[in-house]
Amino acid sequence: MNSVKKVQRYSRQTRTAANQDKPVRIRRERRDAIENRERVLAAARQLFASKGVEETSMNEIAHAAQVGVGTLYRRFAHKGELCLALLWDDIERFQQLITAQFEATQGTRSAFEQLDFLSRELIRMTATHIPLLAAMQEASSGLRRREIFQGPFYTWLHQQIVGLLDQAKTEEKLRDCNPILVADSLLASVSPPLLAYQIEVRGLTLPEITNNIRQIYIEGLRK
Amino acid sequence: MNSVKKVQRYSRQTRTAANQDKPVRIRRERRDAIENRERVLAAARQLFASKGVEETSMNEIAHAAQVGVGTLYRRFAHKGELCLALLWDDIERFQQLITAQFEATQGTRSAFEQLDFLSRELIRMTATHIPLLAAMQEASSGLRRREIFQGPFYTWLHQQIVGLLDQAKTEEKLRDCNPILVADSLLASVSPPLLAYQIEVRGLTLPEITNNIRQIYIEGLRK
DNA sequence: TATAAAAACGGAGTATTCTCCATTATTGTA
DNA sequence: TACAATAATGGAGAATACTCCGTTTTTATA
Repeated sequence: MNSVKKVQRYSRQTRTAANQDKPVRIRRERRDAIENRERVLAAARQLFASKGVEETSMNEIAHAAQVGVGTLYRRFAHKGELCLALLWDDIERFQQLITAQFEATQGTRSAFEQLDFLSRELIRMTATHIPLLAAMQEASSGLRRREIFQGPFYTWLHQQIVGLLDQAKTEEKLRDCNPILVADSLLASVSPPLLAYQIEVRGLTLPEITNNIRQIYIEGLRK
Repeated sequence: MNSVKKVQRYSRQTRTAANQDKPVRIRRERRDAIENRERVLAAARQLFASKGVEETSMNEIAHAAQVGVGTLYRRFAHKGELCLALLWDDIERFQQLITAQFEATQGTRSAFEQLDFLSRELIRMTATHIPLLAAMQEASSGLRRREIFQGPFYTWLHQQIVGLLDQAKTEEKLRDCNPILVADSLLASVSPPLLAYQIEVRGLTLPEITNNIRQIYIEGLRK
């Protein structure tokens, strides 16, 4: 999930002394490329909705979008990237929500309270997008294993959590622990496949799940 | 991962009144079947060791074992089952170790101490078999998603953890939490792909990881 | 030992993912 | 507008996962 730019833009570069030997001519993205990407996303959205993410093949998407498979794969290396692109708006909105909340309550709330807010919202967000998120995670298997932990959303979440835990540590309210590992652990605890299983098979409710995460990662880590 | 019987045996049945209308003739497992299974396992072990689990295809295994693909797939529905079969001895040994330890220290150790022992050993075990375990987990993706949580090893571990947490709860030493969810969370925190990432990419050591799990799930949940 | 029942075999066939590259379309410039 | 540069296309093809079923092998019994 290296780089799924929703609106792909080439950064305009000027010819400075630094890159004079290798002049970079920038072109704007081609019209057909834009059109095709949008048709692909529309087709994927429609097929995923009507017959499920797992049940939809990349071939089908290419065909429905009236695009060759090669074209599809150049833009989206696998189904996971397609899912990420479809989720991108919601992910950005989520990040803005969290950031805004952190800024608005600056100083009035403890790091633990912020972490509680983040984890609640994350669980809500994950639960509402389980099929796409699970497919994203599962597409990053095998030789792509690491992409799960290196994707933009995971990385961002991890940083936020580590930041809050460091803050709590500064305030001397955090039990001895490694924030990096705790963040991994928290994120693993709310991973889409696990959440899906807990809800669909174990029959558990979102409040139960949310409360449990709170007990483990908020109350449990208080000094 | 429904039923990988390492030594497949047909339970001998007698003709009682109950099943008289449908007489069940029992045959012992065919010689060629036994031989083929052993050749498949040997070939898989060898190929996995020499070129890696991910890089070995089911076709290759079948060919190396001098067996048709149909034969391979009848016995092992996917690579995950093959991995499980290869790990089965170690898994049984692990289960015996844990069970023996629990019985030996019966009454002398708290549930938390037992849980600490279990999680330490589990991390050690997982770390020493990361490639096979990760492949097992990843083979259970997509439409097989649930198999991760319904496989024999996961189920056993989950039961043990829930049992210990219930015990701790009875002793009134456990913070308010749902043992079923805590068990899921702990197991997610030491899942093979995550462990692999923490070790290989984050450069963390096993003691660091073990200690962190202890802080979260042992110290953190103490009342 | 001969034979019937059935367990197991094997590989052709299908579906899917993903790559490669000759061809086509678009853009910026002259 | 015409042209050169190059970005993008599309579909054949390779690799892999997995299924299906006619044929072969084994077993238990007569």
